[in-house]
Amino acid sequence: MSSMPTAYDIRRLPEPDGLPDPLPEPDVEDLRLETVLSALSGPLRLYIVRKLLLEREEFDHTCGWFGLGRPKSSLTHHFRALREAGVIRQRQYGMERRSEVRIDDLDARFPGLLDLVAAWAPAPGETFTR
Amino acid sequence: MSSMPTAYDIRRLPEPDGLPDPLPEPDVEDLRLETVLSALSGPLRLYIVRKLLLEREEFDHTCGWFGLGRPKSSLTHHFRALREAGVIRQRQYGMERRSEVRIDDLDARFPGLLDLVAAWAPAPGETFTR
DNA sequence: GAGCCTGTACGAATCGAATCGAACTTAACA
DNA sequence: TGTTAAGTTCGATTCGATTCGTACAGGCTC
Repeated sequence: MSSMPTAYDIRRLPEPDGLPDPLPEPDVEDLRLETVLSALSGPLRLYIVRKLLLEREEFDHTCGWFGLGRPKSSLTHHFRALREAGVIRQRQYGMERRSEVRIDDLDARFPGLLDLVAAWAPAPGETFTR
Repeated sequence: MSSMPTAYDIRRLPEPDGLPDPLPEPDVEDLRLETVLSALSGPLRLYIVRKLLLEREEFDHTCGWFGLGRPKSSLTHHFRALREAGVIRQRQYGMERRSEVRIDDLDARFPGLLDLVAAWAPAPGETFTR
């Protein structure tokens, strides 16, 4: 593989030990471009994935961390869609559910895609943290 | 700009002279990632764009060339969606309407995206030329 | 002209996605 | 125990995309 640096490489962190198992997700080899593009084709989803990508921290983030100001049931819907498409991985920490982008898997299957997400910017006047 | 070769570069052709004007389309600077991803997020659309990308010829192709076996009104719908998203350019040649991928514009705004489309393959068992 | 071939326009049916409220679960904590 | 907090599940609504039939328009050729 090439070692071209990407915009989000500086945020690639070592996996901490003793993580809870991920929630059910598709295997790398089962990822489909049409499914991933569909999951990403919306400003809110792009916002979520881009923020996850660029503001990574150890143990990742809960839904609430995004401050999206939407009902919890809506967030469940979007995060599940992203997980089932293979874009993010979710783990259960007690009552919290934390998410991370599946960087390695997406880079392997769709090289360059995450760079597009990282470079994305909302349309002028569009807000998400209402 | 870098001069990294892409899978479809060999198909990049000089523009013939005296082309009809393109049908209305968004300017390069108005292309939105979410709109483009949405337009591409379906097997049929990916099939169309990939075929257009890899089997380019001078003066490009009509809808019928794809042999998609769908009603004409459906094809009009999909090609218009791709054009309005900025993925393809369409020109009117007499009664025919020919399409080409906006390679330069898409490469400029979303570098790497067309490589993903070019590398795409339909899911096993999926057919389009029914 | 009659047929045929491009393709559009319009409208209808249908399907799925997005959105959200309400009720529930599980855990932490005072 | 009672409260708060994170998140799920269910069901309803709404909205848009897809799909397609039908009718129509312009140009070709016999």
